[in-house]
Amino acid sequence: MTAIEPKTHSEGVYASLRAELLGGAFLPGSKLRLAGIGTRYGVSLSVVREAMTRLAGEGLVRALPQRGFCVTPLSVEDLLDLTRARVLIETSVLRESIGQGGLEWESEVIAAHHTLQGTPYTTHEGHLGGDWSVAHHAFHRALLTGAKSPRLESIATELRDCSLLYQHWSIEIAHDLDRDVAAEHRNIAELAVARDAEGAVKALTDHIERTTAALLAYAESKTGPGRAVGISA
Amino acid sequence: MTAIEPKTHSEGVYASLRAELLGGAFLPGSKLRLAGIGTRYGVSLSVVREAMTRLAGEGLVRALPQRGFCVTPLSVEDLLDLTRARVLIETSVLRESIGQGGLEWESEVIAAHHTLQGTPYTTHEGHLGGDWSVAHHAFHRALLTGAKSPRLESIATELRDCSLLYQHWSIEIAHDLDRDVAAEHRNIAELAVARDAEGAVKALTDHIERTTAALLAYAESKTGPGRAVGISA
DNA sequence: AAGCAAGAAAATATCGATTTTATTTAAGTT
DNA sequence: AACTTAAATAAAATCGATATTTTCTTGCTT
Repeated sequence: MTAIEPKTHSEGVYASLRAELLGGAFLPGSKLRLAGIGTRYGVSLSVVREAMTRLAGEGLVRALPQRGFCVTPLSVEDLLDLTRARVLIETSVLRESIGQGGLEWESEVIAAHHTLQGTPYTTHEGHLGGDWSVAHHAFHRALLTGAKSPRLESIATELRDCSLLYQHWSIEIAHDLDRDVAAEHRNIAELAVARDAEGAVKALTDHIERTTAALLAYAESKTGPGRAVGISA
Repeated sequence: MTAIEPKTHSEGVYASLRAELLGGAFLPGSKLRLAGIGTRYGVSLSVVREAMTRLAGEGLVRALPQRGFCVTPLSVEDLLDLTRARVLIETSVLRESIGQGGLEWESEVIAAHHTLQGTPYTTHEGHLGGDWSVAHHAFHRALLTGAKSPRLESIATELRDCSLLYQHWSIEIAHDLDRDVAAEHRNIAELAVARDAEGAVKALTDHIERTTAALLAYAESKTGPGRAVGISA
């Protein structure tokens, strides 16, 4: 009874599908057949369709009129745009957070960082495992809660989730960054709590851009410089 | 044959409903009965439901599990948050736009401003008419196109659309601001094209906050200071 | 052999009906 | 009279089936 029973069928499929998507269970750009998914979850097309529509609104899948849905195709161009948007928005919100956050916010950041730092980084068949991802997500969210702006927080979260789709281009990337990442997180947390806004912003910017750089390097090594990248592995 | 025939039924209902919502055709917080809307548009529940789901993703309506959908309820609290988010994001994107926009961007801004300035401000029974709204939307969009960031542009647009829901709290507000608004737009356009980033940002900030201030003043006059505001007139 | 056209197959979008859940109404109890 | 409970009503969520549209296949033409 620990798990939350979703109020509606559609909600459940939406959540499951979302988790699969963010976990890298589908290839970017691949077609999502409604009937197959419906059968797999034991529900009708209507509920799959509703879940898909919601996911499309978040940018995790794309709706192709009269042609169903596909996982959002990835491209270097979009990755660059996404990174730019994330840096701009997450840093702005972090500044606000540092400026306005109180003691409770500090505590939240420290707690979230402690949890993250103590959670082992595991992968299941190349896909990010649950625990670390959850802790990572919570940490980044905690950084922004001081701003006390539900709108900005959810925009930042949505962009971060979108960028998760890119993380699965390569398993190696995740591993390469493992050590750096822990230090980066600690750095961000310390600067934020110390109210060093510009320092924290710089650290967060580097954190975001470093992952993108690694992804770009990997993409280029696979497809050659300047090429659009379709699908992983 | 000038109008675009939507590829799918759902798309059409979505667009129509969206226009109605932004035009202030429904009272904020009011319930949207699926059956009624389906009958009105001559379509099945499925397509209304899909349209609603999309609108919920944009924040124009709210999904209440097992209880259908309602127009997003408005509150002073959310208006303040929304305004803050808009100022933060629109100004950031405007800065980028001014920094990166080329001659073509300048021309677009000037053209959009000219169109806006030459479009009469009409209201149909207290609701914003089509032409001016379209021109206004196009102007604000043009300001941001120089940034060449589809993501940031669409986020800014989405927030601006949300704030349109608030514009219908009072007919008078629209009228009161009429004269100022034209000057404000001219001011923003001139500063942007003159590459005065900080000046343009300041002008845009004032522009956004002025409307909010008027709305808050109206809201308070109707419901008393410090109270949450539910529904208009 | 390559390109095109017609037909078959598959998948989507939409519908109408059923099931489930919420809301209202009415009756019975304290 | 207020409160609770139970039935009736209304609405939403889901389903299974139909109608369209796209995609694939096959055969024909150049």
